[in-house]
Amino acid sequence: MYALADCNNFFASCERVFRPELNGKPVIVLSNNDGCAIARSNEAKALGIKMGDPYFKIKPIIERNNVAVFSSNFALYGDMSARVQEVLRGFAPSVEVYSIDEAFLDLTGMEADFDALAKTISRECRRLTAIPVSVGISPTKTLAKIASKLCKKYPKLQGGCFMYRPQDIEKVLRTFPVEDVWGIGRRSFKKLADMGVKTAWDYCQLQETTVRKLFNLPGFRTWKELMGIPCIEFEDMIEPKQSICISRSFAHEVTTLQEFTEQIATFASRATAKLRAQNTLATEMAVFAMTNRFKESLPQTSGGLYTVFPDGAADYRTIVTSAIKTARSLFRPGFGYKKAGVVFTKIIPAEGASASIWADTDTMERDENLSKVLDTIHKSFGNGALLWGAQGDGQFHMAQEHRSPHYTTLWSDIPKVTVK
DNA sequence: TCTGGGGTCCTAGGACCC
DNA sequence: TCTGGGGTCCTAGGACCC
Repeated sequence: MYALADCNNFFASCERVFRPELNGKPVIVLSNNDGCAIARSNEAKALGIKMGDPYFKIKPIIERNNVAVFSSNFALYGDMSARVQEVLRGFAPSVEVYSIDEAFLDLTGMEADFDALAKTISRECRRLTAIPVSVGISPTKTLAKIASKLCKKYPKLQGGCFMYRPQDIEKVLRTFPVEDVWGIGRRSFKKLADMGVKTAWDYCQLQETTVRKLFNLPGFRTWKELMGIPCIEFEDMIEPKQSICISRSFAHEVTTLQEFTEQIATFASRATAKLRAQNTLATEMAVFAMTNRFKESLPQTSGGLYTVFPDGAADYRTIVTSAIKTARSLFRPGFGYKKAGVVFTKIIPAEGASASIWADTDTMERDENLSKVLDTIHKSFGNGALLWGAQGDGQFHMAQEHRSPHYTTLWSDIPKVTVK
């Protein structure tokens, strides 16, 4: 038996925790650079604001309905997420954090009134973090996801739904839209629509050979999971990332080599911090950039260049220097770059890695020591405390006009309470 | 004016091996 | 004229997730 705990409208809910006067009112959170709507309160959804709608297109709706608008504040969301996870860990020995706002709980072997348990987990998350959470419990992860979605649809479930008996599951699947099933994306939905498959139940009625042929292994797993046969593994071990990417859209188009390399150096430095945090080395790095594809009248370019570190690298000096060098080769004058990034694609464990006989071990040791010092300073004083000169101001040049304070992670932003 | 960011897994096909 | 059989590894691209 698995539980899925899913935070409702998570980013919008985080903002409301510290702005309770916004409860019951429409709230949206924008993507980085204030580009699109990426979270919406129920009231905002009811106004017809869709996931991914460009901000400038929905501005009339926002102004007419007095929608509260926030730039994304990931320091806040990450911290609130950790609080919810802590509450969840109190209910199950093993928890798989699936995303910033969702976690699976392994309830295998547990004997409990699962319907009551689901409601209790939801209530405790709300009580201890002020975040509304929908908890679905069922024999497979895919069904647990569906159960949690039912909570959002039916308030009378009080945030918890246990779905177990075959006749109950069938009843739900018969009306559950197939495109809302976990693992069925836009492409598959199109194919299914052409075949007349509308509900999750219709999907279950397809022949095994048809499913395997048209939707391959992932679609086949979903098919079995819907029928109550678990085949998506529970993964509570945190594995090191196989790729690490830092990329951003810019507030304005970047046209100078100076600003371009400064931004790339900043991406590279942040990516290196992530690489080091999981104790891994990068053997390949890509630097990529593109112009604004929506401005068709302007000259367009898009592409990237690779750098190889044969022995693997994880020190700031090597990586930032290489990134800048690569950025200089990539940059073409006359173009306005709108987005760029740095990606490590081939990551290996630092443990047991050995340098080639040609390596300059003295320099490597010095670079590694310097990197350790940087890590320590960043940990105590924040990411921007000490920068490479090549990073310029060390900031991402994004638009963030509506960002809320870092209520829970910065001393100066902690809410003050005045008692009269 | 203004359109996000960061991941994983699977598959087919090419390159290569003996 | 006729040109094997069996395997692995790697990569790009597709599809999906939040």
